[in-house]
Amino acid sequence: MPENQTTESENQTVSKKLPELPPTYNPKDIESRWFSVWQQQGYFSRDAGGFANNDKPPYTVVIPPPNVTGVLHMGHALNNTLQDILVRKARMQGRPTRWILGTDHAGIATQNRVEQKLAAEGLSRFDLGRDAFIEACWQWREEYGSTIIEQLKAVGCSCDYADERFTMDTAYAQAVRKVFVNWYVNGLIYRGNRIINWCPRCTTALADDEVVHHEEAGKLWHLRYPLDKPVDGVEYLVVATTRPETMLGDTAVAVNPNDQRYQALVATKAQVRLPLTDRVIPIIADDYVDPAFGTGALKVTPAHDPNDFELGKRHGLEQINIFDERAYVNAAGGDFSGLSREQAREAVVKALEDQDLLEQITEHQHTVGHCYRCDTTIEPWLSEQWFVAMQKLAAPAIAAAREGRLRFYPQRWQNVYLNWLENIHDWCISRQLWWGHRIPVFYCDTCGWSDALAEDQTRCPICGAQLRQDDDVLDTWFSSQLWPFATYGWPSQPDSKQQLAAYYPTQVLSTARDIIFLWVARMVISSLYFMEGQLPFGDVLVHPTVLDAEGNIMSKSRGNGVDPMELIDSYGADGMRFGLALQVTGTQDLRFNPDNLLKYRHFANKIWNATRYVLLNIADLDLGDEAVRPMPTTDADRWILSRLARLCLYLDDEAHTYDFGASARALHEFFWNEFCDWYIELAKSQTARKPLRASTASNLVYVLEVALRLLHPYMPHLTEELWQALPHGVGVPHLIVAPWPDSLGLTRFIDEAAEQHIDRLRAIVSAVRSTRARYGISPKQGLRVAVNVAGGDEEAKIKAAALNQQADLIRSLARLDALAISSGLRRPEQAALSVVDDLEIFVELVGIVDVKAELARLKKEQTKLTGDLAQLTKKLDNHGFIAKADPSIIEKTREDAAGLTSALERLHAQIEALR
RNA sequence: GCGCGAUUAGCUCAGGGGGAGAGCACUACCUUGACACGGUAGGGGCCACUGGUUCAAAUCCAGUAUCGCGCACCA
Repeated sequence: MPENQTTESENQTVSKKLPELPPTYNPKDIESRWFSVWQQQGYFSRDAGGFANNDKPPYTVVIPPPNVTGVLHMGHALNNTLQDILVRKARMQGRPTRWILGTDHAGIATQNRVEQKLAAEGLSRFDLGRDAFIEACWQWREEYGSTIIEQLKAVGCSCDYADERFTMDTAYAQAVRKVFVNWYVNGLIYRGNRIINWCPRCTTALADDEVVHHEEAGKLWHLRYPLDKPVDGVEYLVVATTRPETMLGDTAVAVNPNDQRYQALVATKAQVRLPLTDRVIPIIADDYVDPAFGTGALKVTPAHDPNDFELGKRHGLEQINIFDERAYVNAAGGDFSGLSREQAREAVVKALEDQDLLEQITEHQHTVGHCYRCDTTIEPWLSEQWFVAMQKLAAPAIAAAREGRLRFYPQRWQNVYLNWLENIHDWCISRQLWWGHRIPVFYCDTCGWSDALAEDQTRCPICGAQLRQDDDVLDTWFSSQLWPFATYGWPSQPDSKQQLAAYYPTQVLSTARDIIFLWVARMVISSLYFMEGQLPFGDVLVHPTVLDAEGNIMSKSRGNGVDPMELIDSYGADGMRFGLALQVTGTQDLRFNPDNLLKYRHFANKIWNATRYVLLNIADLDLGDEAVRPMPTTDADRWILSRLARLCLYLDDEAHTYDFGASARALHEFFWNEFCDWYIELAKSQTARKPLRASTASNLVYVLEVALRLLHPYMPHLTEELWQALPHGVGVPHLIVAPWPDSLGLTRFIDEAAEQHIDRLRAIVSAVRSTRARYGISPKQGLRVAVNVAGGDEEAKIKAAALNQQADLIRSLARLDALAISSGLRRPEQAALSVVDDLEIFVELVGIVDVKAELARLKKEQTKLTGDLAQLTKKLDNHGFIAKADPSIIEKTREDAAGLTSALERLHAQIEALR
């Protein structure tokens, strides 16, 4: 019989009320079911199905819009888990919550995908033409664009699915256009002929931060450039280059003006006959050249290197572009035209070698730029592009962080943000793609008029001729930067003003660190500009990077990625969520081993079974919702309520808002090690006694119910399922909108005395169990135990009395036939001994006590405690310590020393008695 | 080159000026009426190294080493 099937008879023996709770938790049975219910009930929308309290401040988060081409990876899984934890907690706190969902049109990525699809049919985008190609992109989005949205649902993310946005929506496009025109009119957007990063595979320009640099083992070719006329008998000079093929576009050789080796050449205005061409080029002097590098002579290619470009401008050099848009040599390359970059390199080197112009080749380690979308080597390329002048725009974004209005968690990322903004370059925003927001600049080829237009126009306002729109589209990030306000329909939608008034700014932005520049900084910049100086969010949460088990970045090329959907399949979304959140700390990246998630599935199972136990326990009690309340009757009750109160206070401490790991650990610790390991076990003993039956059951349900609420943001499905089965007096139909526990109200349960009493109880029980293990005594065999509270004075009597209150519990947990607790008790004949502070715990073991072994153990214990005490005594004898240490520390040290002294006295006496 | 992290038990990692912690793994015992996806009891660490500050340093500071990550690049 499959193990997940439960027979009728088993059901009846478990509980009539709860036939649906099998002994083992199976996430698949519940996760999709609860997600559908929440969605149908409208809890994900901003008014949470009417459960939100509109007097409370709204809690809004915008999702970093995943690419429409995207599939969920571990970074998404982590980031969206964290956002969901924040959003769910806010929703339970009664705040109107809204987690704005949407996808990014992802210019290059989508265009690549559609082109691949066309290629499979033997077509290129040029076969279709621009309009048909864009139509194909929209179709592609229809067909595949919701994959990642469906995956977010599987994670349990409580986004507003009914109100999804897309960065190419009509309304969104109007925002993009307004921003472009505004910045254009104000001189912040301009056109220029510059060296930009060109991807010859995507055939488009890229921004500086869309280029990824890899370290590569390259070569340095030393080339001989013959002088036009020998100078002082010197016939050539040697330049060193990593890119010999670009020599076809050289227009000068540069040396440092102070370089003794070349002063004669500079002074005589010597010239170089550029090999493989018929050109004669000058030798120029410029401070930029580092005499120590290579030969100290630099070949200058203004059209193919940004530094050479600047150099060329300073010296009025010609710019010769030798590559076409696919980085094949063009007509300017003479005999080499038609070759690819790689072929050209080989051919040029060969040709130079044939002419004995190749002096040597050396190994050279250097970094090479690659396209962040397709990893093709970037070609620095001279072309006409659009730019945003960033410096002025960046100033307010810098100030916002400096003045503490924009805060980063962990804080050190602020430096990364500021560093970028303070060294900002102008932003190349034009892309030679078809899929995207087309640049709204129109040209009249007849009279030369041009302008950026808010509305399309077909006729020139000056001469009436046909207008032509710019062919380029905007960088995807140009539209994504508007996400925090364009998602509200700004500026064109009728209700956008009210929407912004109600929900802007958002509360927190959670993101990966690799888009702090690409996205976060630009959102801050554009929002400050267009939202009247109001930041888009005050908190930026930068989550750790998910690495593989060996500590490598997960990537397609490495093939070491882990699919979150498979994790959900194996461990449940809740297990994955809890495991990811628990590993989030401020400093470390997250070295992720999927196997480690098993323990969180086990934790979910523990929660499941604790609930089963509680339900079993109350099955015959007919406990109504109103009866579920805290009833601090015994020390055990007071203890667990006190611990619960402390947990709530910890979780609500604003200083820990983004400490997901610490909060998850606190929840885990409380639930497993305090509630399950001790309170449930104590409760088993209490419920055996009639007078405590009802109050204990009520406490069990109460504590469990509050714990489920606290756990809900982390493990939403499981907790909802279990909460439904529990009685509760909350007055809402679903846990997702149940009120967040009132930590301040719970502080009245904090009870130091009860915590001390139960700590002593635990110490005694553990000591007896330890003795059992030592002597190999079966847990079933009852034992006789005597506990002596040392001292014999009034204080000892009071302590003994308090402990006697726990006698039943101790008997039950330690499986004792007899227990005596008193001050002034003597060691019974033939008893094993444990000493805990001022307690002597005697376990009677008639006939089996191994006196030698006991003596040895006690002596070992004595040695350890003596060492510990010596440390404390040394401290207390130190005048500096007494004079300067915090009084509470001194007090504690004295108490500890007294405890150790007392324990040592006990040990000493017992050792003497055993001899 | 500049910057930022990390270095704690076999592994993965918390913690953080005042007697070294968790989970996993390991050892022994236990199928006890919630759970073997469990329980109980154990073993296991000069908290990378060297200095400094301090009454007190695994914790703060400086330096060193190793690993990782950014940014900027010299062709």
